[in-house]
Formats: sequence, structure tokens, C-alpha cells
Amino acid sequence: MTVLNSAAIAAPIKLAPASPLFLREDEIRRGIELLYFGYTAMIRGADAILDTQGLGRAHHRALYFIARRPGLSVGELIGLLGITKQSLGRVLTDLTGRELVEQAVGTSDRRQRLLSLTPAGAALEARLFAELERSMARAYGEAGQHAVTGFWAVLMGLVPPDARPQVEALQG
Amino acid sequence: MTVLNSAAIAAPIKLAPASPLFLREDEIRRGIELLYFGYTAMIRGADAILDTQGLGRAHHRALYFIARRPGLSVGELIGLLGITKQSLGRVLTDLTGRELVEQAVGTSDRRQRLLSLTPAGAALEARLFAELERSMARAYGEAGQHAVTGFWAVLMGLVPPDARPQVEALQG
DNA sequence: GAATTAAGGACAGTCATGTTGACTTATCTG
DNA sequence: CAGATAAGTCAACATGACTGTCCTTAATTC
Repeated sequence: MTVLNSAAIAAPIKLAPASPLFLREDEIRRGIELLYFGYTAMIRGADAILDTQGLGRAHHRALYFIARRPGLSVGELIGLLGITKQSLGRVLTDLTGRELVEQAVGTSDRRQRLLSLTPAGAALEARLFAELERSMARAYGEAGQHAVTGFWAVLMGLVPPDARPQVEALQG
Repeated sequence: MTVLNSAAIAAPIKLAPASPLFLREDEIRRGIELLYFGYTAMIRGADAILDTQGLGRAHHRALYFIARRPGLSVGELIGLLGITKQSLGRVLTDLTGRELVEQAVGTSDRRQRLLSLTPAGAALEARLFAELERSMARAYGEAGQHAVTGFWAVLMGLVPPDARPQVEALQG
């Protein structure tokens, strides 16, 4: 696990706090912009690794969720990614062809194909995760523990209530 | 401006707080996943409006930043979006062709083309912004004012330090 | 047991949005 | 005036989404 930078602990990022009436347009725009720039900054690090493998972000997202929930079905992965069967099909064909992902016949329902990473797939996913982790760990460390709780709460608030159980189910 | 939902104030979203040792892999993955789902949830609302206009997300991003910083130059917009001149060129051709965006010769440097929205462009951007705002205001309201400050701090921490002034310059 | 439904795979075509590279024009700066 | 910079344009290409259709296999239902 990444070692926390002690200088970062000593000097958390200071921003003007959200105002009591925090729904002014500028504060909404601030959130939109930080979400946009923060999100793109986080994933940028992994792109270089993907490039060397001839893979794209679509492959990364599939690898990520298969690593997170090994044994999930194709249909469950489609649901998480929010894309069509055909779009995922191409990605999965690539990943199984390179022997990064394996498919097993479902146990309770033999129509299903349960997905898991091969050792090579797990190794690649670990490298990609390390890049995301580097960004995220630095941000957590600079902002402080208390800020992280707020970060999670606002992001969960952005997810439509009916989709929240699916996100929660991913954790732990 | 959106009226704050008082029920949301009374019952902010409760999540397990970040642990004292908050760099465990699961907490990093929680941040990655919430950032992914939160980001995609926020922008989804605007997509339906864009569809009816035959425009895409690339057009939306350009409209957004031109609305945010009217009179910015083409080069400045390229810097914010992180895309090439050729990619932006296609988007800008569409937007000026539909008379949503106007270009004016730069005052101090006549090589520059300063971008601004036409009344029709401003009207469309306002509709798109209202969709993002609806998501963001709900999330702010549900999470509470204090959480918003933490949300901003973590996201700013994700942005590489040398890119932060550019993000700050967008505000107010 | 036969018919229907569901999970998944495969193929074809299209669209949006990004990329390189090369070239032009206008303008600014040393 | 020479070189650098801002912007526009044309061409070719890659990625990753989409729709639509057809097929196989397995499960469910009548």
C-alpha cells in the first residue's frame, strides 16, 4: 500500500468552505468543473500503460470490474458499464483472445458465462490500479480523512437513488 | 436558483466515515467507483437534450466553457478541453454553423478568435446547465454543506498541482 | 414434451470523437 | 524583414459507442 506523505498530512489543501447558501450557480459550476478535471486527471495515468498494450479505456473498465467482482456474469457487467451487449462483446473478444480474461459456464444457470481474470489479466489490472491508486491516495492524503467522507457523500448523492444499491453492492 | 429541499437538509446521506487509516485498497476503490458512477450520472441528464439538437458531449463541453469564460480564445479552449486543434475545429464549425457560437477578432492580438455564445447558444447552454445543476444541487443538498467542502478538496487533490491554477482561474 | 423466453455470441453498418500529419493565412515580435 | 505563433483546413485513421439482425444454447412455462 502506498505510504502516506507526511508533508501532505501536515498541510491539507485549503479551499474556501462551501457557503451557508451553497447553491449559488458558481458553487454548482465549481463542482461540475472539479468533477470533470478530477475525473480526467485520475484516469490519465492509466492511459499510457493501456497504450503500450494496444488496449483502450473500454478494456480497462471491463478489467476493473472483473477484478472487483470475479465471477460476475456478462449481463451483470453490461449493467455496470451501461453499454450494449454488442459493445461489450468486442471488448471481451479482445480480452479473452489475449488470455487476460477467462469465461466459465454458470453453475446455477448454465446459460451464463462467468468472467474472471487470468494471472496475466490480474497482473495487468494491478498495474492499472496502481496508477489510479497513486492519484487517489495523493488526493485523499492532501485533502484529509474528513474530506474523503464528504467526497463520498456528494458523489453518492449524484447517483440516482435507484442505482445506489448497485454501487454499494460493489463495495466490500 | 433551485430551492433547497428541506427534507434533504434534515436527513443528509450517512455513509461509514473514512477510516483513520484510509488508504486501504477498498477505500481507494470506493473513491474510484463513486467518481466513475457520479460523473456519468451527472452528465447523463444533458444527453437527452443534446440528442434532440443532434449535438454530442463534445459540443456540450465547448458550450459550457464558452459560457463560463465568454471571450476566451480558441487556444485557451483547446487547453481547457485537452484536445487538438483539429478536434475542436470540427465542433466549432458545427456550433458557429448553427449560430450558437460567435467569433470575434482579438483586440490585443488580431490573430486570436475570441469565442462567445449567441443568444440561441446561451439559451441552449442554460438548458444544459439546468440539467447538471439539478443533479449537483440534489447531491449537495443530500450530503450537506460540510461534505461539499470535502468533495471539492479531494477533487482538487486529484488535479496535478501544475494544472490547478488553470482550474482555479475558471472560478469567480 | 413443445413452445417461449433469456443469456450470450457474431456480423454488418453507422456515428461521434478523438488522433497525426501537412499545408495555408494572418499577425505578432525580435 | 525573418521567424514564431494563432487559427483554419484537408485527409486518413482509431476507438468505442450505437442499431439491427440472426443464431445457439439453456431455462422456463404451458
